[in-house]
Amino acid sequence: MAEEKKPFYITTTLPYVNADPHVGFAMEFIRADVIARFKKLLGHDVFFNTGTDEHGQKLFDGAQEKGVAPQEFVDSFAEKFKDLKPLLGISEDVHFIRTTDEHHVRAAQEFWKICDQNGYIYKKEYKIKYCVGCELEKTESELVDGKCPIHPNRELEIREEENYFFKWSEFQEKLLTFYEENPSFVTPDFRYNEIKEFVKRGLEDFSISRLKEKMSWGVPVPGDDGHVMYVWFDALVNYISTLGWPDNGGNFEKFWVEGDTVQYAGKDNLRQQSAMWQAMLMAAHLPNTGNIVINGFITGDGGVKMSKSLGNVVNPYDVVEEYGTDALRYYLLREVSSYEDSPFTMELFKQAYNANLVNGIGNLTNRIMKLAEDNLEEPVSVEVNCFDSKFENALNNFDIKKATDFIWSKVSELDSFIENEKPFSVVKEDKEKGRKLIVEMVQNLAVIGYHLQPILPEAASKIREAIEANKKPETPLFERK
RNA sequence: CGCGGGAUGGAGCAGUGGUAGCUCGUCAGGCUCAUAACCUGAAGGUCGCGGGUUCGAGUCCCGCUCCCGCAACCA
Repeated sequence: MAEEKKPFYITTTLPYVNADPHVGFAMEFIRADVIARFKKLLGHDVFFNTGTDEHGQKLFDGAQEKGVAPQEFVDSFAEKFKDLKPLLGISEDVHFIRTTDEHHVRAAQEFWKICDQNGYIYKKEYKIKYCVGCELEKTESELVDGKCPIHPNRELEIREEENYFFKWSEFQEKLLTFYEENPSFVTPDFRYNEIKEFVKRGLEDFSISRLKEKMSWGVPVPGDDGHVMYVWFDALVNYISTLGWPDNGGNFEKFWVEGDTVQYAGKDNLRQQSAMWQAMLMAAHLPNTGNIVINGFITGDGGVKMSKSLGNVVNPYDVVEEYGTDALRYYLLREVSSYEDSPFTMELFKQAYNANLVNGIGNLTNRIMKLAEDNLEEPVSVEVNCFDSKFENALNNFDIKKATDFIWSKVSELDSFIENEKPFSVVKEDKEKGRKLIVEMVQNLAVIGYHLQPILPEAASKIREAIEANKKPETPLFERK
C-alpha cells in the first residue's frame, strides 16, 4: 500500500543583502534545511527555496556610496549569501532566487497587474513628513516627540507625494476568517495570537511604490514609468516566482497548489509573512501558505541585542572555521530555543560543543566502534529505515529542538547500557555473549545515526561509514576544543 | 496608552493543576571499551512580587514590578 506522498515546499525569508549574513539567518536557513531533509527522507518530493532580496532604498544608497551600479553592488553580496550553502551544510538541491532575476521581475509585474485588475491597487496622494534640516523624509519611528531628533527646533514640513497603495484594509475579515479556519497556520501559538490581535485592531492600506525620480532601484510598475515597486511588494512574490509562477502547471501547480507549503521566518517578519503576503495572495486569487514558522532572535550575552558596537556579534563563518558545520548546526538546532530569543556566546557554544558533540555522540561512536573493530569479524549489517514516532512527530510540528533532544536521550541510554552490561569485560570471558552485546550496541548506534541525518548530515554519514567499515573512525567525529 | 514575549537552584533552559526536571558547572564515589571521555550519588530553587480560585498552582484568574521586541509607508 504505497501511499502517495504529498509534494512539500519550504522556504526561508529572503535576507536583505545590505550586510553580511548573520547568525540569525544562518539559523533560519539551517532549520528549513532540517525540515527539507527530513521530508525528503520520508519520501516526499521536496522543493527548498532561499535567495536574496536585492531592491530598495538602502541598496540604492549603498551602491551610490561605493560609486558602483546597484546591480554590481548586489551581485557581490549575492555571492556571499550563496556561499552559505556549503558553509552551513545545506542540501545540494536548494533553489536560490534573486529578486533581480529576470524571471522574478516579470513575475512581480504580473502579480501587480493581477492585483490591479482585481481592484486592489489604487493611486493616492500621501503625506510625508520632511525635515528640511536633513533634506530627508522622516518616518514616524524616527521622530522623537513628533520632531526630527537631529533638528528638533525645525518644524517638519508636510509634503504630498503620489503613490500606489495596496488595499490591505479590505482583507481584515478575510484574514481573520482564514486564521479561524486554519488553527495551526502560524507556529508557535503565541505568535499566531499576536498577528490575530494585530489584524483585529484594523489594517491600513500600505504604499507599494516609490517615485522613480527619488529612488529608481526597484521593479518598474507596469504601465507607469514614474514609479518602481516598493521592495516588500516585489520581494514577497519570490515565494511563488521561484516555482515558475506565473507560468501555470509545472512546479507552481505541483508544490504551491497541490503540495504542503511552509515558510520559515524570524519574528520581525511575522506581519509581512502571515498578514501582508497572505492578503496579497488573496488579492491575486492564489492559495495561501500552509504553515508559517516563526523563530526567535539570537542575542548576545544576557539577552542583549547583538551589535557591532557592543562587540558581541557572532559570525557564522568564524564558528564554522574553528568547529565545523555540524557544530554550528547543533548549537542552532538544540541549544537555541525553538521559538524564543536565545543567547549565543562563544563560551556557551564551546561548552555545549564539548559536552554533547565531543563527549556525547563523538565519544560514544569511538567506544562502540573500537569494541566492534576488535571483536567482530565483519561489519554489522543494519537496515534502519524509519524514524521513531516521537522524533517524527516533533519534526512534523517543526520542533527541531525536541527531535534533537530525543537523539541525545538515545546517546545517553547507550552510554548507560555500556556501563551496565560491560561488553568490554563480558567479551573476555564469554566471547559469543560479548559479541551479541556489541552487535546490539552497533545497531543502536545505527539508529542514532539514522535520526541524525537531517540534523547533522556530516556526522550521520561518518557514523554510517564507520559501521559499514567496522572500524573506529580514524579521526574523532568532533575534536576536543 | 496599546500589543506580544520573558522573569524557574551559579549559567543556559524544559515543565500538559497532583511528589520541582534537563544540560553545563561544583563536590564525592565507581568504571576502564572510549577524545582525562563514561556511569552513579550529593549539594544547590519559598518557580519576579501581592492577592484569589481549587482538596491541591511554576501551571488557572486579578493586580503590580523589572527586562526585551513591535507600534506599519525602515527592511
